[in-house]
Order: sequence, then structure tokens, then C-alpha cells
Amino acid sequence: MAHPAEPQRFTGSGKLRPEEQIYQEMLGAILDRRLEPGMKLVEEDLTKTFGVSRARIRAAFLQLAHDKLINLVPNRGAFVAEPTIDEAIEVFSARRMIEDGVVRKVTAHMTANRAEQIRAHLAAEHKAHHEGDHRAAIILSGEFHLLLARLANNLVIEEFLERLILRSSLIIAMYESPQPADCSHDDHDELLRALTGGNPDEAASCMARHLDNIRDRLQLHREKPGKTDFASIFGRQPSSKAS
Amino acid sequence: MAHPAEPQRFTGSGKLRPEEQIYQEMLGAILDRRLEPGMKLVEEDLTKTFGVSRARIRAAFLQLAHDKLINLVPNRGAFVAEPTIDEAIEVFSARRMIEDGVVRKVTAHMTANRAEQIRAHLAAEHKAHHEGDHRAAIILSGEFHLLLARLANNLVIEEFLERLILRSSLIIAMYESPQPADCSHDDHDELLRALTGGNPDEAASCMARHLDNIRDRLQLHREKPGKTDFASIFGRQPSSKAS
DNA sequence: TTTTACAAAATTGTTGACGATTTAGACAAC
DNA sequence: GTTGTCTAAATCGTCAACAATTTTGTAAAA
Repeated sequence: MAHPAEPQRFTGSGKLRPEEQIYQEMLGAILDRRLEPGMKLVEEDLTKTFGVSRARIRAAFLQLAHDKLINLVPNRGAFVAEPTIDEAIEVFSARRMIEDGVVRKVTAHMTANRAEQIRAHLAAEHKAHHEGDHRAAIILSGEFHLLLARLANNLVIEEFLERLILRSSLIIAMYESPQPADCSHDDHDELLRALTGGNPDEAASCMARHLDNIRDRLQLHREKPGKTDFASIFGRQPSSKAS
Repeated sequence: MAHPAEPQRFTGSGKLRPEEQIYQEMLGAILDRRLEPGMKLVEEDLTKTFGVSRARIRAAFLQLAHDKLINLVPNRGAFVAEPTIDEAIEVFSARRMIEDGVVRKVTAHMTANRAEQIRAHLAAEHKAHHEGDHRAAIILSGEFHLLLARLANNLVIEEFLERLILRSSLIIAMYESPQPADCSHDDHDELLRALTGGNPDEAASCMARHLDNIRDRLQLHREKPGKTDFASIFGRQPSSKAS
């Protein structure tokens, strides 16, 4: 059940059609927060940036919208998605479900080689954290979860989790606490111990705790400050004119 | 945590942009097998059928390709996806993982009202099966799983499972045994008992058995007959000319 | 009969332009 | 100071035509 070489990273490097190229590029930008929630994405600006036609940009938009990473508003354009609180809760709940199965499978099929892969990744995480490279730390933290999914040997799950991790990235960008308190790498250490311990139940509960930690560290109680949010006050989205 | 009214069905009926309209239409066609694996989808034919421009068709193609329901081959066009055996195995494996979590959640939060919803659906399934309406039976069978996902109260999971069920539909179309032996509605009965029994472990193992049943009833050992498949014989895709 | 070469048809890929809608700014009225 | 109205700019939505590629069909050559 070995998998062929595939673009397993967010930032694909192999030669792929410009279409996919742009999609990957924007994925990367969302992941490390160069694209912030709510940003307007003007088609013509993007054409200049990437040197392709509008049709190409449009195609990339469709893909991103399908993953809920941007919102496509008719006649208004594309905006980087602003996940609601409910959405955020559901995303983390979904991750708990998925990753529960993932860690169980990984625990059950652990080998020395796989353990070493995880250890190597953790080393990179610690290094980034030690050097104060916050951006790299965030990206590596996401890739840790993706690595586990890959070790679960299921491309379907892997791709799905990749999208959820990207959405998580947007959620964290919107709702993170003032003080980062990014101690998740400790959770990851604990996770490694559980994964190699051979007890699926323990590994699963460890992952559940970890995801709850991330979620609880967010400020999922009030809307993003900065703009008076009538949408939440009146319980409707501001997009549609009165019907 | 109530959810707003949303298009929870494959065949959306609310007024939506023609763009989405076509997408939903083709989803429906795949679900009840009017579109068979491998069929060529010519853009201009579709424009006449739906009365829209090629750009629209193209946009719909992108979405479908993103869900792995069609293949987009450069300069050759779009083809209804032909899931490989490995893909089929992974899809069912993924469903086992996801639906494990789903049934556990549904079991834990079962109410009289929810049980009644399931019962009503099962009645419809039995009716279709009794009347020999094979097409309706297949669709309802898929929607049973989707109903459980909806009762799990997580739109993320629900949408993901919807896509997996559609892929399953293609897989079944490719690899089903000569004799349908469509006794899955019995499995669904058993599942209802487990779900209302209050024991999550039992419900989960029941669902796992059900999905294994479906998978094992398929002929996942040899390629689809009918056309000599050089791609599998020589282990390479037929798209590229000799390099 | 089989293979090769070439031309014609069908199909996809790309571009640019035009119309429709929304947004931003200016200015008058209250 | 706020509100309402209008015009101009920016931006998106759509379409049709053209170019590039692939597929099909035909006929000549081995």
C-alpha cells in the first residue's frame, strides 16, 4: 500500500500547470498569513502578479472557494474567508473526529522508521521555536498533523485534513489571543510518546486534548473587533439587500 | 448549535446561480448513474443541454474535478472519473474512519425525534426496495448515510461525507458484482437498533461491518472489463507521449 | 493486409472586448 | 453634520472569435 510520489506539501514544487501553480501559491499565502481574513482579492491585480489571464485567476478562485478558503460574492468579487465562530467550532470538532482515527491507525502501525520521521519533524519544530521563527513554527505545527495523516496511509484523509488545517490557519489568524502562548510543540512531544506507546486509546485522547487546547486558546466568544458587526447583532449576513 | 436551513441534498432545489445549478445537476447524474465512469464530457454538447456558455461548463468541470468525480486531461477534455482499485479501498477506509465518529456522536445524542427521522427514512428505503425501484433504492441508501452525518450536527463532516458517498457511487458503478444482492437495507435496520441502543462501541462496529460488507461485495480484484487497459498493464498513464 | 503519411474535422485553450453591477467621490438639501 | 442623489471610476460577468491541439478519416506505400 505504498503511495507514489505526490505533492504532499502545501507549496508544491514540481512542475505543474500554471492553473494549479496559482492555487498552490495562494494556499501558501493563506497558511503563513500573508493573506488575512477579509482581504479583497482583485482579479486584475492578481493577473499582474502572476502574469496570467483573468480566466486563470478565476479558475483558482473557484477551487479556493470550494475549500471555503475564500468567499465568492456575485458582482463583488473574492474575499479571503472570515470563518464564523460556529464554523470554527465545527472545524475543530471535525478535526477531532478525523484525527482520532488517524492517530489510532498510526499507533497501530508504528515502526521504527515512522517514529524517526516524526522525531525529525519535531526537531525542526523545536528548532524554529528556539530561534524565535514564529512563522516557521506555525507552518511546521500544521505540517506535523499532516505528517500523521500521511503515515495513516490514506490519501483521501490526507487531502481532507490538509484543507481543514488550512481553514484552521484562517481561524487562528482571526481569533488568536493577544499573547500567542504557542506551546503546542509540547503537546506534540507528548503525542509522540503516546503514538509510540502502542495504546491507541491513549493516543486518541492525547490528540483530542491537544486539539481542544488549540481551540480553547482562541477567543471564540466575541466577533473580531475593529468593525461594528451588525451582521451578528441582527443575525444576518450583510451581503444581501433587503428582500 | 442549530444549523440554518442549507442545501443538504444532492439535488439542490433552491434558486441558485446557473453555475451551481449545473454542478448539482451533474452530481445527480453521477449519483444515479446516468453518467458512467469513463464517459467523455464534451463541452459544447453540455452547452446545448444546459443552455449556457462554455465558460460555465468549464467552471462546473473544475469543481467536479476537485472532488475527484471527473478527470480533466489537458487538451483532451473531461471524463467521468474511473476510480482505481487502490482509490476504492482508500475511499471505503476513509468512510470507516469518518462514519465511526459520526455514529458515535449520533448514538450519544439520540433523541426520540431523531430516531423517528431515521425510521422514516428506512421506511422509504424499504418501500423503494419492495417496489423494485432499484435506482431510488441506491439513492436512498446513500442518503441514509448522509442523514446520519446531518444528525451528527457538523456541516464540515456532512459535506465531506457527501463527496465520499458520491465517489462511492462511481466505485460501485465500476466494480459491482453481476448479481446486485442489494441487501444493505437490512444493515441499515441493524444500524438503527444499534444507534438507539445507546452503546457507541456497538454502533461503531456495526457501521464498520456495514461498510466492509459493501466493499466486499464489490469485485475489487481485477480491472473493469470491456476495454483493454494498457495503463495498468504497463503501469503508466496513457496521457503522455513517450518522453 | 498492414503500416505510414497526410489532410480534414472536431475539440479544447486563450484572449480580448463589451455590457452590467457595484463602489467611490462630489455636491446639494435638510 | 447628516442624509440623499448623482456621476465617474473600478470591477466583475459574459460572450464570441481565434489559435492550438488532438482525433478521425483517407489514401498511398510496403
